[in-house]
Amino acid sequence: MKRRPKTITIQDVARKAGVSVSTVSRVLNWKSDVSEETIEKVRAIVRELGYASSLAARGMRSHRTNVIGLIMPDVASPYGHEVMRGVNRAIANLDKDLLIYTSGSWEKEDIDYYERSYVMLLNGGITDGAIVVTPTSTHFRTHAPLVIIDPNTETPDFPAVISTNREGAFAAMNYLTGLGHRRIGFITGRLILASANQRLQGYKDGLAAAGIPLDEELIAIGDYSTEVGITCARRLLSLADRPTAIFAANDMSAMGVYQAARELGLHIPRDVSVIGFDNLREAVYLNPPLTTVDQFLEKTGMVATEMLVKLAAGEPLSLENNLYTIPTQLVIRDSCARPLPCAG
Amino acid sequence: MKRRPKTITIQDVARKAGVSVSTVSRVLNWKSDVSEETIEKVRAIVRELGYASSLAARGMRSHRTNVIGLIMPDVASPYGHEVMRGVNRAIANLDKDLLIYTSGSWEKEDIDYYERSYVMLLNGGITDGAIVVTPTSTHFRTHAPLVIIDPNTETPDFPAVISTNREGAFAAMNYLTGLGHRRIGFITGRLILASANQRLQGYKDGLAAAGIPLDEELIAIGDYSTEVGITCARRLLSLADRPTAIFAANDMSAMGVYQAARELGLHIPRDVSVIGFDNLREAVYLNPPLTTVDQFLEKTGMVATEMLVKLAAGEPLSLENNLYTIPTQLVIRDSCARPLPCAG
DNA sequence: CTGTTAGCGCGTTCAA
DNA sequence: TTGAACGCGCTAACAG
Repeated sequence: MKRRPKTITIQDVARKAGVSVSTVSRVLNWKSDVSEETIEKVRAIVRELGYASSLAARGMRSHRTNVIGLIMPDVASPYGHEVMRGVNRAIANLDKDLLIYTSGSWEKEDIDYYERSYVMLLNGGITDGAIVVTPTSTHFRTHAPLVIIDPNTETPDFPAVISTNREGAFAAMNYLTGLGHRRIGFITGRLILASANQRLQGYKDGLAAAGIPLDEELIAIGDYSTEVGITCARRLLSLADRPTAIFAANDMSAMGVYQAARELGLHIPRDVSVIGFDNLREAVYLNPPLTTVDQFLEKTGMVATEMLVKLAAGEPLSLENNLYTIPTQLVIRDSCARPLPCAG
Repeated sequence: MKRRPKTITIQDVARKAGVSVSTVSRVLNWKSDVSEETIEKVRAIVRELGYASSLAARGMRSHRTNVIGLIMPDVASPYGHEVMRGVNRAIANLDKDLLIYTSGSWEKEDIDYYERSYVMLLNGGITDGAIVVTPTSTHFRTHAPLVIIDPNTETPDFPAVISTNREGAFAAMNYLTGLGHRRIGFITGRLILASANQRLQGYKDGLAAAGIPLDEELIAIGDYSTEVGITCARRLLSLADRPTAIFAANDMSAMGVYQAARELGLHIPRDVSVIGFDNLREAVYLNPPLTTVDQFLEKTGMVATEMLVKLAAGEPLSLENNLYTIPTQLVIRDSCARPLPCAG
């Protein structure tokens, strides 16, 4: 069973080169006080053996690995992908690598999933710091640099990047009411998350600003997924007094609305207007192209990375309240129209 | 500067619980020979302190972490995302976590980028094994389980998952020639990769099967990116004797053809037929929806994960030639038509 | 049942 | 310029 080539350690290199381990270590770390001759010899052996120092052992000692950590609930969602794109892009220009940690599903997280994962990565210093995406808790305990994307509190313990969720939702509502809509359905996000609540607040504020009374029946509890979005939309669109527009808390849910509308033979935007939130890559391809609130996720990832790199380099950030805010922006496409005069 | 709460180690827990480190370790690893009372006490402290064992140290000792490694050239490409989706999905059902390692760009890879990265992860056992995506080299030296996706050789040293690249390209060509096309342009992939060469071969074989002589002018050297795809398509579509169809080695390049065609005022599929390879999520959204060869990337990721998990559990795989083949399949949508009678 | 001891593979002193 | 000794946080073997 153990017949395969055994893991190669720095010792193997040292032995084969006829020097001590510390000499090899110095060669690898570009220390200056080694003879040319030895350097050559060692490098040759290193190449020959295909040796590379273990991240684990190296990080544990030197407390510096040039690796950035990214901790995500899952790595399959379009949301996550956008953030990853940004981080990836930032990292690509740097002399650093990226390590993404995930359990593959936010359903698997118990309360302190994040606590555990970030600690596992950072303790012993596998990474020089980490970006944590949409943590439910914010009570991290570490000395290593940490940047949070979309934290669940307005006063996070660590530097964080946030979007203007409430304002973005408010802008979407203004657009809808400006178009003449008065019965507007809302599909919420995962209400454990602050972002979901802020968007809900934006919805309510938008209603209030237009003098429209809140009708609880028009609020459907979603979870940011397309599947539940479909269910929510079905209910909303089957109401006796059907809404003339639906505001989905994210684009994935909005795609659910598209699906439900198709099932019910409803045309978008003629029979029902739809507006989303996120501006995923897919939004522009939908039929009709989706009007939505852009929250610049890719930029969010880039900014978070830059912040983390600064932090890891020991530079200060000087942010107010630890918060870097990325303003949202309404992107108008073809999924909204004035309500039919006969309706309502 | 060092005022933040210091990293919490198993020692802190032991001290506060009034027991030894090894006792804590046993509690954490569910060893049976600990008294109920001690277990309670230790667990309480662990929660209170928010302690989690460091992946680095743990892996180094126990050589088992329940973490799967995934090594990718970059994490931003749709190709990579599809694979990740598959791996993520497989992992979500398992009691394992996922660690993705990337340098953010395949341009940054020197020859042995992969050698280094896999060793760094595996040595010292941060992960229990790894999936390596499109490595240019296949000479890995490790005792840990490894599964390769799209290896660069037909006889890899490790279990690998591959697609029928040549056959898929051949099918695409048959479709095109069956439609009556005789001048068919081809945009290659990154020719360092085996997949790119196999698809090129499929193109040539398809030409031969239809009795069409090969015209080197109709082959443009791409690199799987949209940007270069645009450049290639511009040249192809500006030819005096313009091709009536273009076969792009992947969907990203095909999107470049869409762009170039638009620039030149050419209509797809009336003026030029386009066919891709991959069947990315985006393909169906394009206008017109892209006819392409599906290579089931998500499934590829899932299969690779399942193979790796088996390997890590010590079970044999019994694959012929170490190869698991996923057959490609032509997906016909609306981007191809018969060539205009006047053309050619 | 629990504590003590010995490393895992590496980087970092400090003498030589 | 080099090498031996030590420590990182943790687990496994062996005592008690």
